[in-house]
Amino acid sequence: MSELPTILRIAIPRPLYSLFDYLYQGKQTPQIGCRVHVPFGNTQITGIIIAINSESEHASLRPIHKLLDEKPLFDQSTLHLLTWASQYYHHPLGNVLQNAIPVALRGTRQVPLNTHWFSNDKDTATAENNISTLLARSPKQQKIYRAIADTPSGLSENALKTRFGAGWRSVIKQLEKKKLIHQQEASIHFPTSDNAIQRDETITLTNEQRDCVESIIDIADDERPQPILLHGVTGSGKTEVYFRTIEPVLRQQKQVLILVPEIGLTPQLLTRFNKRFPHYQIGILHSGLTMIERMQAWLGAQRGHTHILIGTRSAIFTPMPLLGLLIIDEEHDSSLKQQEGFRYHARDLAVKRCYDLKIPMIMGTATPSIESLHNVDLERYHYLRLNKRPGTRLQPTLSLQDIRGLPLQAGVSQPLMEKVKAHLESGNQVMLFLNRRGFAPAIYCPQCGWHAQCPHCETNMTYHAKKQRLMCHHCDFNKPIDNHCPDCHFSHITTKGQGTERIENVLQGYFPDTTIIRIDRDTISHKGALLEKLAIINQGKPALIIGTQMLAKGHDFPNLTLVGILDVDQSLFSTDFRAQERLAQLVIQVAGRAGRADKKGHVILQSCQPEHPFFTILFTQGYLAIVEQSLRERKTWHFPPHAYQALIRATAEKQQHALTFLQTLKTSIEEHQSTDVTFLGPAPSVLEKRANRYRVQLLITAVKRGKLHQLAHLLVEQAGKTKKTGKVRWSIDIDPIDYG
DNA sequence: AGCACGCCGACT
DNA sequence: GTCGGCGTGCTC
Repeated sequence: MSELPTILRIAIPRPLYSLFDYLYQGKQTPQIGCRVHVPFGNTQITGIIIAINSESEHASLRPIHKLLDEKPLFDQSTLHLLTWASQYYHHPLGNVLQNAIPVALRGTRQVPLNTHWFSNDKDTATAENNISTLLARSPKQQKIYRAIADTPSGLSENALKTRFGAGWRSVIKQLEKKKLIHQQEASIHFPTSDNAIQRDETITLTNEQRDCVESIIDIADDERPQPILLHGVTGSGKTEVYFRTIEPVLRQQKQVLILVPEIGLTPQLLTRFNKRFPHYQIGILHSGLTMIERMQAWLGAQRGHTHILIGTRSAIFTPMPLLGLLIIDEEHDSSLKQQEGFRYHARDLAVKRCYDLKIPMIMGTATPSIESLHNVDLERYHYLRLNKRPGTRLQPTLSLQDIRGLPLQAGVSQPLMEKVKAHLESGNQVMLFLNRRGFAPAIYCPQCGWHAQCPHCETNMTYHAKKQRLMCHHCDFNKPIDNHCPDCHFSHITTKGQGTERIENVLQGYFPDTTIIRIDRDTISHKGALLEKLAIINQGKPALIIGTQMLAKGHDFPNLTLVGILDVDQSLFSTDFRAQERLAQLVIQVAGRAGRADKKGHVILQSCQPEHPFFTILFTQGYLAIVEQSLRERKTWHFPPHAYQALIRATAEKQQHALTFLQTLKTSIEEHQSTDVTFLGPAPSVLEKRANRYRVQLLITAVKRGKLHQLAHLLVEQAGKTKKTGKVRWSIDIDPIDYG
């Protein structure tokens, strides 16, 4: 009798929709969720074990190279989420999994040992004694030893490094030599002392806050807690509500995951968490970390040592064995959706994750997304509202500046300019929004008609005055330019339109003594630049702040009393049906940041269409009325969220190749078309050509989610088989929000 | 994706 | 003749 073979089913990080079977002959027991190094074609690759069987459909199997992990990287429940995501977004499982692994562990790197440093003395009295005798003359050793002795769960090398900086290792070596500390396998530990949570007792909850906290804690006790949409105006104390709901979760020895927008991961938020939960391990995951730091933060959460994990979009995939609460801050923020490759929406995956785990989830925002409010209407989400600002902060005013027939200075009308002047002169800060960086979005020759076009994209090049260059905002092409036309050499070529750089220039001329701070992708090149500029703003001195929408996210400005939004009309007449919703969100978000207790804030929108119903509805009935109206319209037109969409994109060097591909694809599933499905396209994208590739798309809208899913599945299957002449590349986007 | 294989045009 | 372009198929 021969033993049954061990066959591992592996997900390979390649755009392949099937799994691969391998033979396992090693001694160590393989587990689902572990990495394996395997031969693949004529290279080697790291994959993840998805199943362990004793037989295979495949006749000849190759043996795996090496089992890389003793313990799984992914637990069953995280693996289930990832598998679900792979199916929902029609993205290959191997690629989905690779997306979820920290870059440092995507190869064959060993997972670092999970040891902490512990004090050799069990009671604190002996430890104190040792400090005063043995370490009397070494203050640095004292400090580190005391930190270790004070932490019953021990300290990881990572924690030592962050707390004591470079040089920690030599100190540790000396302490070890003196037999004061030792290293051992860390175990999960939750602080239990009373001072582990530090409430600011000077803060008393408003009635609204108390009601919200009570409701959330009630819902958390349900067998299957419903996701909660916390609609709280800016400054209504959402963070305090988060804190109060986090507290009982930590006391029950459960982990908390918090997702924040990329830009929102400000030091202030971290400071608040550290202050409130001083004895809990707080992990951070964001793009500013090194590969190793990311891996450490990920492993901390994965091993259950990190109690609170705060991260951006991709943190939704972090395995957390004791997850008990998930919070999404700024739920409406578009950065929660990945816009390339694996196009997932972290909020939607969070809902799925919490549903599976039967744990509560809070989505907080001042401007809920239309999708989430629709889910409230359908009673899928529980709706909670925070209307009042604690204290006496005055409600800002919203008003309209009719700019028909008015001369504009760099896009700013005279009446608005007067107001800017008045606010600056009374010692306040003013903010101007324009969603266009650079000096001018177009440049042309008035003599011969030449205009600057990107040679690689179907778009105008933007003139950047300071750099004296033409820049393409869609690819990395740029070139120097002076005043002369490259074609006819006429010496006065002309710019057209406004960008943030021009506004800065022109307004500096008007207000020569005012500090002007410009915040856009050109002035925020390196990571510290934004923080530096915010620090200047936070000094509260009179200043004029000019920026793109990146300025609107999550920052609080102390002395801001006037906000002008200059390019409102672009959103009103955009082809994108979500543009109005985004504009409403921008207005409400910036309004929330203007004004203080003693100073009223003002938000002014410049428009050529003052009678547009958008303004009356937003100003008199508020944000929710805009959403309700939008929902009604979308119901009539069968747009999301009243219908479901998938967008198939194709690119090629020749437009015809991309078109033919999508047309063939569409034809191949014609028999599955029905009355509750509509196809739009294939047609060129709004930006027809980008970086020398033509872009074509096919939009599918279905009344039923199931039908969309079925069609998407067929399409992906067909796309693999469809002949691709001319290097056609394609991708599918489920629930698209960007149609560009 | 990445790589090999194989089929045609245009060069030393 | 053969070098290399691209289209095609395969990876357990």
